[in-house]
Amino acid sequence: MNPAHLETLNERQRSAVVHGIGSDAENVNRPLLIIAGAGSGKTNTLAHRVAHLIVNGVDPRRILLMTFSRRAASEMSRRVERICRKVLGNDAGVLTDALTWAGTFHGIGARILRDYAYEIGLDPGFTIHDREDSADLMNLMRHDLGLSKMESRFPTKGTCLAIYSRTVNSETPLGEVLRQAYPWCATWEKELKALFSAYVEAKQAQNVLDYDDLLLYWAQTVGDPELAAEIGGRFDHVLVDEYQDTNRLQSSILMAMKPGGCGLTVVGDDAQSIYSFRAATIRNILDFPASFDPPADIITLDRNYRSTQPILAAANGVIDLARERFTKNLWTERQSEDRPRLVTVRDEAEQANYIVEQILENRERGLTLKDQAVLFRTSSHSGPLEIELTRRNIPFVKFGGLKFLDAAHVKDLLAALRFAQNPRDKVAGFRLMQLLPGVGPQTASKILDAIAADPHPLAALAEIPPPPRTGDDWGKFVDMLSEMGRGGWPGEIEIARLWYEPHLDRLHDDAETRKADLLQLGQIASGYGSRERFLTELTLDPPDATSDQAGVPLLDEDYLILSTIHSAKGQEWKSVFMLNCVDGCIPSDLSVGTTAEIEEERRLLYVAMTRAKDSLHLTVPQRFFTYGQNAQGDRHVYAARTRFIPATLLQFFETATWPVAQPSAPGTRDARQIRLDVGARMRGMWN
DNA sequence: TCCACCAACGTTTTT
DNA sequence: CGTTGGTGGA
Repeated sequence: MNPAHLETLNERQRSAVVHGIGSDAENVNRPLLIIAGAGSGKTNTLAHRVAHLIVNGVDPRRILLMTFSRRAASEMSRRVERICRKVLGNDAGVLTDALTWAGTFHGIGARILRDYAYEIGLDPGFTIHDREDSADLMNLMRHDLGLSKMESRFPTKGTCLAIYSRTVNSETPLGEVLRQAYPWCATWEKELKALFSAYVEAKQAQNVLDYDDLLLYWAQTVGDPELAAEIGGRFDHVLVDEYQDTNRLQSSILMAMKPGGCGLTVVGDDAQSIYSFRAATIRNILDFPASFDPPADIITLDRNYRSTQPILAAANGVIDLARERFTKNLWTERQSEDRPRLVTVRDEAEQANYIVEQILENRERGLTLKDQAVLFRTSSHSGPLEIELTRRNIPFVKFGGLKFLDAAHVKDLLAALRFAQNPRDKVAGFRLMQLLPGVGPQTASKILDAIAADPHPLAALAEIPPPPRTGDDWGKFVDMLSEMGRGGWPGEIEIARLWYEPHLDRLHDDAETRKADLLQLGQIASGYGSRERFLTELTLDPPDATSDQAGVPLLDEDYLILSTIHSAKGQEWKSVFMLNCVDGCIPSDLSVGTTAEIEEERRLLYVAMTRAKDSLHLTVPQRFFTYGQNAQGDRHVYAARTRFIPATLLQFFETATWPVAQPSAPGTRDARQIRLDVGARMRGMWN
């Protein structure tokens, strides 16, 4: 007999939900691996499992739920609450509100580190660097060590950070990382080691952590058996979603917190592993069962509820060609006559036209824009489409690519907040001070070093004689910082903004649009309880789009989704369009070096295709215009259909060419070509 | 410090 | 190609 709240689940899902809970006494708290294929109801199953724990009396404050993104975490919490309400009535809200340990690995790490800061000798007021801040700091160290002017070129700041990050996240020695992933940098091993050592010292001196530190410090903390027992002991159940996209460091943390796997559940799908560039390894999911004695139980969900059978057949066809497979093919009962379409178009402009027409046609048939999405491998692929959508007044929201926080003016204002929070944060201070006229790298660096040595850096700053040629800007700067301390939250944002605006006017031509962004930032900020929380949350969960791209639609409006495949993970739409299905785009030119890279690109296409419920269109532009020519230029290259859909798979698609060929009279050239350049004739009249 | 100039480089996905 | 970074002069 099944409890009512589990009736909507299939048998496999239900066994995953109840495993080791309540009446399932023989398996109580045994580690569990759920292999959940695309569209198999994974989120729903996990949410039911959490709800089932709560319904069976587990204290929600003692459940740790880790997801891949913040969005996934809040979606999960919502569903848990809905399920609990069904069983417990409206009182359930109190319980599910107590499910406070739901978030990303990094977010949870930040919280635990603040809790245990004193125990591990960390100042709990630490600020968090995002990737660009980290790269900037790396760059400062690079200069300090004189690596920026070697005779042969030293890797750039971004590359250095990537190497550092991979070394840390994969728990692999530097030499090996260099040989495997960065062979062209292998000659610099000694210098890199020195650089990383300086980088780590700088972070500590400045009381900042980068993304990797959130995991690394956490891993180090639970490396101590006593602290591990204490932290692990705070949770009766630990559940991890998207386990195929975790790295070694993350699995170390889990294993240290729950050494016997007691109360540990992980969910994932090796066919959807697409984050190896972040050092994720599918070994984690594959080796999970055998990490325990007796091994963890495995439950596989392979019934797909999302896509129609023809879509699934095509997607299975793609993933069948993978070199290594661990999971079985998905199956469905959703019949349909319509195979996915593989459409050849002339170029990217035609591709945009085709998609816009299809989208509008779909809308005539009753689909909303929100039911549809356009996916692509790389953020820039959607450029021509965005132009066409804007021209035709179709609202859209783009996920992936440039972030709100990357805009210079947003970073400037945040630097002010961060510097006030942590005056030893040199990246923030460096950026901030150079906004003042008359202050460059030299002056800024000297002042920052001087005040960092003082126990009260901000007080020390006020004592420093104003640098020459700063005029009254120096005084205003110092005043702003001390006023911020008194301004309270969120009032101090206003103080920082008023201070910043004159500089904004001086430095940027388009100051007005930028000011609108800053107002918006103020709005966002006022939703957080404190400066520290705001800065932390913003770094760990940056908002997606900037407002200066005309028309971020209001939330109640209907809009189309544009998204990179990576950002589309876990989502689904009735109708999905996949752009640029050609070699060079997917697989990306940059990822054809090793078989492993190519295999990951194949999985990316698989992930994209399995997002579609009812209709799927893959478009293949035949030629791409190359950059570096004027508008009339005709330099282009021809592209081939992606290697992941070889001829043997064409049977799964309805192939088409668009626009449908005109009945061509002999001698007629392509209608779109310019037949007569009138302008040139006019000019010619005067030659 | 700041600006103008030139040269070389790499070019994706994200917490 | 555009960007970044380094250089040299005011």
